[in-house]
Amino acid sequence: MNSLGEKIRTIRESKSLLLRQVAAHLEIDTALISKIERGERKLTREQVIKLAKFYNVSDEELLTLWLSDKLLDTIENDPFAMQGLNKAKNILKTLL
Amino acid sequence: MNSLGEKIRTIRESKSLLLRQVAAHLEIDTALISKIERGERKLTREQVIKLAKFYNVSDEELLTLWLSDKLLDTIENDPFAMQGLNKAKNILKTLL
DNA sequence: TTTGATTTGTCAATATGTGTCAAATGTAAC
DNA sequence: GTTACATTTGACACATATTGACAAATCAAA
Repeated sequence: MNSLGEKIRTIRESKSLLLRQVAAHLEIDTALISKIERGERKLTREQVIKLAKFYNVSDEELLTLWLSDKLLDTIENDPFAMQGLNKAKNILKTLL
Repeated sequence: MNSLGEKIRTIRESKSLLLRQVAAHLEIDTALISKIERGERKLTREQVIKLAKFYNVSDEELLTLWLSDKLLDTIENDPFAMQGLNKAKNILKTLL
């Protein structure tokens, strides 16, 4: 349940960047980006966008994972998770 | 985007109960349940269950609305809302 | 207008989120 | 095994959000 963290770690490693370098770019402490990649902390929406630019991947890809993580976090282990997701989807559909 | 509030107001009115009475049953201030019905505040999960019993409706019905509201709240107006919901759904599916 | 229901605004207490820092641990080269 | 650097961990500080109580304002019916 930490799709984004895994994703951005994979990307960072594929580019041989250090946590220190990414942290500097996001203007946060190295410890924080370490925690984020391991799912212990979350990025803000703005940080996701900054990272997408830095890593040269689409906003949409990372933001979708980021949102999905947030949603799964909201759900926790609710037994009605799937019903809730479906209801939310239906309501959202009517709004678009 | 306040499905649960509307729902529990409708149920309460259909039973001609006063906010005061519902508040007493939930052991919270009347002002609070007023705000909850109008979507200004949220119920806790435990309060939803208590209400379902009190109103004699299924937990599932109210908890699904409750979760859906929480999810839509998490989403806010994210342009990738639908993508995020779908991704979350897919991940959840693989976990069940 | 009085009574009771509901709503609104403000405050306190608590919980959660975001970040720093120092110390601990991991890892590779020497 | 010691050094150098990367990463992780834990404790803390600060800001923001959440939850509830309370008092005052508004609404509605009699």
